[in-house]
Amino acid sequence: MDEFTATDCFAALGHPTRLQLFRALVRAGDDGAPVGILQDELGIPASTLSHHVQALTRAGLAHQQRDGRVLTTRADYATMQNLISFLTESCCKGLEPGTSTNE
Amino acid sequence: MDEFTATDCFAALGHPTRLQLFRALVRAGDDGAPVGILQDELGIPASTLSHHVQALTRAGLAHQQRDGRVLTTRADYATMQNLISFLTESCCKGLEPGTSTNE
DNA sequence: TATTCATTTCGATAATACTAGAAATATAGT
DNA sequence: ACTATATTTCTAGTATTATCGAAATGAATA
Repeated sequence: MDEFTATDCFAALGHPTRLQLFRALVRAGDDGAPVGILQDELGIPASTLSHHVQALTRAGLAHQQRDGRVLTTRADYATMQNLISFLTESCCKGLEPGTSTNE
Repeated sequence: MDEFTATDCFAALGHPTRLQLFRALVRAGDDGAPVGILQDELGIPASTLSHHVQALTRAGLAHQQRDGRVLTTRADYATMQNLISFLTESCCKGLEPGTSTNE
């Protein structure tokens, strides 16, 4: 993952509602969740939610798939893994053995 | 790490200049880097850089320590590790065995 | 204590993002 | 075709964030 994509991902996750939303998608697992359910879960207007879902989608952290009238949204685990790898590399390059703060 | 702190961290990293800045700090390692060096590295005005350094600091991703006239900025690896753990947990809760995209 | 150096804070402007109601689109059922 | 449902796009108002020159601060040096 390049720095630009990582920036987009971080920006997407750097908003309370969107982070909640993303975590709700992760909890929903491979089945994903219809926008309506997410709306109930987060308690925000549909148009606002739609805006946030798109922000996650643009960053590659989620995908939408139409199933009849329902638009199912799913978290993109591959992007997530890449983001974690990016973070780990960005972090650990500076960590010499013994200076680590990990358990 | 709670969701609020994580949001702050993501928001802090979700800006091109700040992500560059953070990575520069990680490269600098335990010695950290004076603001002036970072300014040369990033090529932006001092006041703008100062603003961004503070954003990272507020999120707990960096610290500043005065050494005479020089303010040394260092990445906070503990926060970074916590953020990675948060991401990993947020991600993997939804991952059943076999659905993982990891290597 | 005047000067220089490193950096921040101030202040003002420009740009971007957030929010949400209303209207539009897409689909399914009657 | 008409109606209901699910969701998006439009639109506009508000709020937050970014930028950077200028002035201020804090610390070393002459």
